[in-house]
Amino acid sequence: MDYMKKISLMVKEHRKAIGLTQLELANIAGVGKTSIFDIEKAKQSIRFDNLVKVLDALNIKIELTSSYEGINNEKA
Amino acid sequence: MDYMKKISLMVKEHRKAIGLTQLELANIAGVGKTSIFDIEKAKQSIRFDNLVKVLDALNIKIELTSSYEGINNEKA
DNA sequence: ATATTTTTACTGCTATTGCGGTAAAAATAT
DNA sequence: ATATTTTTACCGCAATAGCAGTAAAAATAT
Repeated sequence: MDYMKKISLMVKEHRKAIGLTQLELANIAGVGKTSIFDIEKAKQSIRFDNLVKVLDALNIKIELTSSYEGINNEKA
Repeated sequence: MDYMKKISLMVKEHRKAIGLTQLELANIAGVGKTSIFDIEKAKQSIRFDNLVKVLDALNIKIELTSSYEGINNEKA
């Protein structure tokens, strides 16, 4: 239920698996070091675009699923 | 690649499917009406917690997938 | 057509995020 | 053990997100 908790764990694991420090990841993703720290600390109110930058840098994809099957889940 | 575009479409569709106005959804989700408008306009820099509130209200789930299989994708 | 509802857009305003810099705490080395 | 690296945590400061209120534009009704 707490997405940031999940994200926090994934980011931390992936970052370490690749062998990057928080500062290095920040530079690669193009965000400030504080953002990496906040994400790994599961801060809820982070900005979405910064989060996406970091996830992109780590090759983590976001998927959305609607419980009641909507019209478009897949790309056209 | 542009997550907010996808999210924008899904939110708009689900909201209308349920039969809510932007203002009604805002009140249900517990955010300002401007946030609904911004999301449906695919604004990138929205706050993550507000986005989650809206997705929750619409029963849309977020899933994270790591391309190179990491250690934890599933709940423990 | 006109009337009503909804969406889009803008305007102050406040609150907070994101930033680099710095420094202490913690972890990892030698 | 001490030295080095990394993480955590704080500090101003600038930039901006979020909010309600308002109004015009667009859509939907009658």
